[in-house]
Amino acid sequence: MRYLPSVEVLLQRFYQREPDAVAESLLGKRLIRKTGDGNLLEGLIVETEAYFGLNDPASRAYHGAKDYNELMWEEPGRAFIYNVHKYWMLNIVAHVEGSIGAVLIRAIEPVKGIEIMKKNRPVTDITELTSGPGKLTIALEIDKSLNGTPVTTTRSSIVIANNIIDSEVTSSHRIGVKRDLEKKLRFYIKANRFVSR
DNA sequence: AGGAAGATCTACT
DNA sequence: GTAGATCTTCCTA
Repeated sequence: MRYLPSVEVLLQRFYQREPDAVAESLLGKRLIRKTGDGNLLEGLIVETEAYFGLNDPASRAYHGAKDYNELMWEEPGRAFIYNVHKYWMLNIVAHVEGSIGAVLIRAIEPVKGIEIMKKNRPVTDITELTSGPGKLTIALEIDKSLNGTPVTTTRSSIVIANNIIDSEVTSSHRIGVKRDLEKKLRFYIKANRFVSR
């Protein structure tokens, strides 16, 4: 994976596509987290999953709009954060105009602020640090208080920036989903050690 | 009040 | 590698 020297933020237009297209093209991109203490934490996205709206039984939007999921209907390019089994899941709202959807960030490869991430989530094996959706939010200090944060501006505390990827990408069915769609909606970088499984 | 959840950890074979 | 416990958060009643 190559690495761009300057921060080139992905704009809202990037997220204004079908969730599976966004999920696949987020691979290799830079996830930048500026903490309240002024620390800079960063990782490269290596695993994602796409979730749709009312036709997707695994989607948080499946049962219609509620207080906690309304962001999936709203403008693309914002963080959508919810809880599963005491862990926080980081999603980015992604859909075409007038539609519903989001992309779950499942794993990142840590590149900056690794010592702070280790303090947040003590592990002996570095591949255990951010190789799962609940793991990476602990390492990056992400919780519900950041729900709705735009990732499309450098002023945000969560930013996604462009990068060049030259690794092989592959797909599979989504993990942990009881009723999955026929389409393969999990995307990951093949042979990357930080992929969740 | 009760239950389910897009997960994780531990303790095994 | 796989089973079972976990003990949070937010839904539904």
